[in-house]
Amino acid sequence: MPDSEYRDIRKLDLFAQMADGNFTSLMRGAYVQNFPAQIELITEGEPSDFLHIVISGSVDLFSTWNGRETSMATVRPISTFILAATIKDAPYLMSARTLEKSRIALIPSQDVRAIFDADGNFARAIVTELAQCYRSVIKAQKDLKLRTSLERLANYLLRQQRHAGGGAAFELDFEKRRLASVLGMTPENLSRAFKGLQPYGVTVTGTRITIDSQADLERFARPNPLIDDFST
Amino acid sequence: MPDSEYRDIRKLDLFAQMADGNFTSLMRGAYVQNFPAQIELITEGEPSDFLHIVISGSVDLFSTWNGRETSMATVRPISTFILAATIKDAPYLMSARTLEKSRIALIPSQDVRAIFDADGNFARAIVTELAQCYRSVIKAQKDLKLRTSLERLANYLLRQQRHAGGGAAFELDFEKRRLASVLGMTPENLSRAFKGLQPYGVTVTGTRITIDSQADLERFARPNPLIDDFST
DNA sequence: CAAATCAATTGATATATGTCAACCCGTCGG
DNA sequence: CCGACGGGTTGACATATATCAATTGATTTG
Repeated sequence: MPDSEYRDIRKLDLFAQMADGNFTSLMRGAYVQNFPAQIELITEGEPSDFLHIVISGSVDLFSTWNGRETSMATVRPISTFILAATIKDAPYLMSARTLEKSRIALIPSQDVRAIFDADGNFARAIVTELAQCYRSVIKAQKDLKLRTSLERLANYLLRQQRHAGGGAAFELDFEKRRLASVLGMTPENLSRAFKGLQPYGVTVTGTRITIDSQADLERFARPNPLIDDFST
Repeated sequence: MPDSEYRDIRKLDLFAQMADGNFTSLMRGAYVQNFPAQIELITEGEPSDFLHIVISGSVDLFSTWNGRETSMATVRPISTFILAATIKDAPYLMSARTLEKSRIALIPSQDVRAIFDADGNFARAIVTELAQCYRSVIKAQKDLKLRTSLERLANYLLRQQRHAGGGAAFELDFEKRRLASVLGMTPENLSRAFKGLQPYGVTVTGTRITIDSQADLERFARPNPLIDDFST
């Protein structure tokens, strides 16, 4: 692993405070690999042998049941995924596939659990990380249960806008079919939902979104920090 | 606090492994209180001043947005709730109200965070608890996004049946209007959903459910451990 | 360049779910 | 005992969402 990557991983909240020796020994057992796009990295139900870290590219977490499939989240650099399964030594609840060419670090789960038992700072960092993940999923669930698909899209656009810097125009960061799945609707419906937001000043050209009337859209979307703020 | 309650709390996974002194000092700052039914214990958005433990009774965790309300989970003795908010020192994402007369222990959040910093065993127990909570919510989200309301009800009944001991007949453990909210539908729709399960051998008399044909219902519901097993 | 894909869109239609109003039927308190 | 109340149910209807089929438009591939 190149030194720059090693340092980037070390800087993650999850690893920043742990003892040097422990971090080194975690990394000794790790290996890093490049994957092409659309590769299934893990499959739900399998034992969680590795903690994964996305170094570059992006990864889709999704689930299937009875022939249906839904996208649960997208992981972007630099962050880890399936930490909970690793810690509990339980099967993955979600599958993961690369969305594009991606570089992934794999740390054997048993090493993570061993160091977790030995390093209090690491254990505390894991707590913070898991609490964050938990709260994110709760927010997603509130979004799903309390809002219609049109409201979910409107709020998604506002979040994405803020994430992109706050300007009136910005780019969607993934293809619409997957956005539809993340928002819990069909691609056809997403298409109609975009039209449904035109009266609130939203225009779409390909992947480019323009919010002509911020106030109108917000009045309709009613964003709420207890659902839409990622930071808290 | 009576000795028996003290010992029951000590036996919780969360507290079982921590040092005696730390547990004692946690409990010293705690207080226990009896609440009548339908009391709002906490309100979403407020700072998380206390970690709550349900000693007896039951508590509904719910959320609201834009005049709508949805039930997120039910907490039954003996377990804690809003651990994540306590740890992160962040606002509650959900409100809580007693469903019946309940006895609740309250531990100041700052005490929890202090002991969490000092006691490695406690920190590790919190990790396990949070990982469990996280996985539960992921399962709930898969349930919501991958299944229709009829399928959710069918699988809920199978889970409840197993929880009640596996017999063909069992009781719903809360009122239907709240079950509807938990399952993400209206009470009217739940009523129709019960009728929709009649062809699969489900009969309902008040709160009593009878599954006449286990095989038929399971063939329809297609329960899946990665969604319906609470243990993993 | 032409053919083949594939994501995105659109229209027509079906299904699922929510809403509203009415009603039923227990429980509870006067 | 009566009447009010509240949860549950039912029917009629409206709305939301999914499905299916067809088309467009951009991109890839031989």
